[in-house]
Amino acid sequence: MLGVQESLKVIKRGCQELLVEQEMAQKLESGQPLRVKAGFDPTAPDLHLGHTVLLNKMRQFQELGHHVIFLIGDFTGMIGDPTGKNATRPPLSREQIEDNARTYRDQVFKILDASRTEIAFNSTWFDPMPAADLIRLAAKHTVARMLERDDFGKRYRGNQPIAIHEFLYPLVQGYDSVALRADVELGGTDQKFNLLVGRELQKHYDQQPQCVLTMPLLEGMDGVNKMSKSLGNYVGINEPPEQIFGKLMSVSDELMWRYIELLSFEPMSVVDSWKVEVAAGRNPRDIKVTFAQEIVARFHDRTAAEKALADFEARFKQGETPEDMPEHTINTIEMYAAPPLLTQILKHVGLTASTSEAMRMIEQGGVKLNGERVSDKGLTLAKGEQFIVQVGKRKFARVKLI
RNA sequence: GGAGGGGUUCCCGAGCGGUCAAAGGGAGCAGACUGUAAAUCUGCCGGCCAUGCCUUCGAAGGUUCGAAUCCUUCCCCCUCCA
Repeated sequence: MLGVQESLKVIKRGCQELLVEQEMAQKLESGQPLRVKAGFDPTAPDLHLGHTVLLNKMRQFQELGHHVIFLIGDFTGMIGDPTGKNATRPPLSREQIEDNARTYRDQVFKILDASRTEIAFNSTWFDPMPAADLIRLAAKHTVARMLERDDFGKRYRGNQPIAIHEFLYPLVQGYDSVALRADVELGGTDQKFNLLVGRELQKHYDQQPQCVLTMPLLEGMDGVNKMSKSLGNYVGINEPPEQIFGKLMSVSDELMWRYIELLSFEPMSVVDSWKVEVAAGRNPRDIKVTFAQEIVARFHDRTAAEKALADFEARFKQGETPEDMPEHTINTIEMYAAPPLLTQILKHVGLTASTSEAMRMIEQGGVKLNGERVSDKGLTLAKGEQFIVQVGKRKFARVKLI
């Protein structure tokens, strides 16, 4: 095991804030494996790289010999996170929760060491909790403290409604730390308040307060908004290798460093030397390739990473067509009255959203038929033909007309 | 309860009777270039059986040769006063 100082260094990598560092050092000094908790929403088990920032940190704790608890907030999920937007959320059934938990496991253990991870559900202690106990729990915190939370404070001052149950959310989450006797809790920066409530509650229950480690929210590929599925700027960990590789290559040279800091397992000393090399004139592309391969290998394997690179080079440097592409067989007679236009085919197989778009693509020189650029917008195709169509550099389809 | 301001194409945001499929920006897409699906530059950015036709400016009606623009009713947001 590493010494306390070295451990601290690993723990602090990429983190936003560590409260309180002194206490953390003391806990590490005890030599006991720490109980490290992180809570997850039971509703959205489709993980992207943004989520893995936290998971990576958990893994680092495991590597340092600590005990990691992956807490699924199935009870909390019934309350709905107090974002002020949607006060209610449809409650999940037991079955759905089990289902989601299974999906989580499949994905999470690509990063975490399964043998050293405890999966917990907070319904375990909240379902049987009598109302009286919940009220006692609520008695341990004051409204004034709650209003310290930025968004509660703002809403209160701005005369925006705050439902009582929203106040319970931080309490419930905080109590999880009591129930689990957590030594450390990890979360995104947006969770800071909730994590701190955990500290307070633990004191009330005569426990050592947990240390709080917040991680930044990873920006999406646009480099501006945080990574999220709804914004479409995400890299999903279940995506195919070429997809992950390509998306990471499309990250700007600037943003690349941020990704590396938060997502790569390379030690910082190596990363620092990369920075020196690039400053001295090395092509940032090389670094990006190395990094993208590391990530692909993590969620698939080394071979897939090699192949993704080879594919990428062939496609974008040599302009080759890939081996695998969607295939479509179209019954010309049933579908069209006259011999179909290429534009109609493009729309039909989904390479363009509309025939209008297909026409524009042809005008701009973005369409290839069997590798030849198409310039005729009115090009028709006859029954019996087989061909490969391409739109842009990335979209292909093999089509057969019968 | 009172007084105002507003809802425009994926997002922000102009337009305020015809020349509006609607300025500008962002996002996205294509092309060029390159060091890459970076950066930069150029173009595109409602739909269709496509030199024309159809649908769109919160909703429904109305005025008009003609409406995103004017009128009526309705729905929804925001600000201020009480």
